Amino acid sequence: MIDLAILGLLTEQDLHGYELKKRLGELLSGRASISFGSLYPALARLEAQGHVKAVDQPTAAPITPMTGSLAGELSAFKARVRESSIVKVGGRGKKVYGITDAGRGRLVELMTDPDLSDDRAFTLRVAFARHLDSNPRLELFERRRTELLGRRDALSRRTADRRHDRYLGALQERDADHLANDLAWLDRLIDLERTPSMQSTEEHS
Amino acid sequence: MIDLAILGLLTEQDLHGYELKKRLGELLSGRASISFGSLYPALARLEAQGHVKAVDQPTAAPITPMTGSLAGELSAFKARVRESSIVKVGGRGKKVYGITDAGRGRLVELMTDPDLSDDRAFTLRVAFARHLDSNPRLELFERRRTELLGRRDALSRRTADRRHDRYLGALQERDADHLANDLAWLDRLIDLERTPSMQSTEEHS
DNA sequence: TGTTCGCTACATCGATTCGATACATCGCAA
DNA sequence: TTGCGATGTATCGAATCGATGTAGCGAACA
Repeated sequence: MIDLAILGLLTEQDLHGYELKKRLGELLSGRASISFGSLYPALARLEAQGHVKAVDQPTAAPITPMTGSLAGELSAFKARVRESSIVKVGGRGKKVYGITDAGRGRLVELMTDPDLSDDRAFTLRVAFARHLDSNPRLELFERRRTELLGRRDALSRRTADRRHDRYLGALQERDADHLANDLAWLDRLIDLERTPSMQSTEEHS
Repeated sequence: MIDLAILGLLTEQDLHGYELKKRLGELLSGRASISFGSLYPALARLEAQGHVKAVDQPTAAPITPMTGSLAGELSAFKARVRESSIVKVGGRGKKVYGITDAGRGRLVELMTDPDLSDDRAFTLRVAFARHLDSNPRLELFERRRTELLGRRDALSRRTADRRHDRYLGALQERDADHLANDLAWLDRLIDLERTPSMQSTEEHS
């Protein structure tokens, strides 16, 4: 779900397409990046639906606009733009997108979608979990836990009838390890969520 | 790469579309199944390329073909077909596919493809690893190991500059665990491959 | 000075894949 | 016999990918 990725990122900061792609690549640790061939159509779709809209200035630090149009003034303006925000965002390129109220609503929908079978989508939801209230967040984790338990059962049931070769067996072993790993990890997250210590989740620094 | 999945499965037994989908679902433990919308076009493509071809009988047990065309004869034929092999394969449905020599060549190409970045494709290659010679198989594992080491480095480098929130951090932790897990698993596989004990990999059965 | 290179940025192309759906046939049970 | 669920092939539109094409810009270098 590319919409989830886009809306989640735009919740934190207005961005243009290229930056979106880069951020997402970092967020998901290299793998599971998105391609331009899906990004730009998705942005157009979201804009048509009113979930995002093009803005002319990055929100981070409003830049004093150009007054004249002389060459010297121009380059000074560019320099101001370039250094205005922590990372360069919408330097010269066009089309900086921001999220709308409708988009924020849509994001909540996507975050609380009952389908937990898509691993990539779940990863994205965790990445944006701070935008979720404590309650649905906890529910997200617990429903994911149920999903993983189901997979583990299915896997162990499949392991029963084995006339596999060595490599099939190794794959199942790897799956089981991953599953156990993820479950332990989820349990840790759930515990952290339940203990009311440190409610300040270093809110949007 | 759906071609890899199809050719790999057909190497072991002639199958029709529906069976292919089921087998693949089992093979990959539920997740990562393929859809009909990609399966049938892929089969048509592979047939056009000469990598698979439609066969009229499942290989398992050749069935005496129909001689007449009377209704009684027909149902008897169907019954014979249905009970001819261990699992029902091509029961009444048409289009049982088998792999060709060209297809086998293509499979080797896909199995030894240098791109190890696609996790799904790598999993499939391991699942069909028994069809590979010992040498390219070992190489497959070792190149995958290099790939994973690269990811781990990238990840730890990214962990350095952290102003993440709690959930981002948790995701990175999970990735690191998975990576360590996979590397240990791969090392075990490589060790097994290197020790010349038990060269009989319970060949095709 | 200008020229070349690489990065940023937007955009589109064809091919692949997905998810849904349609439409038959079969086996089985109410 | 009727109706339902599993089997089976097939196609549709939408989503996505990977490749490629464009430009502008800054830095390096002759």
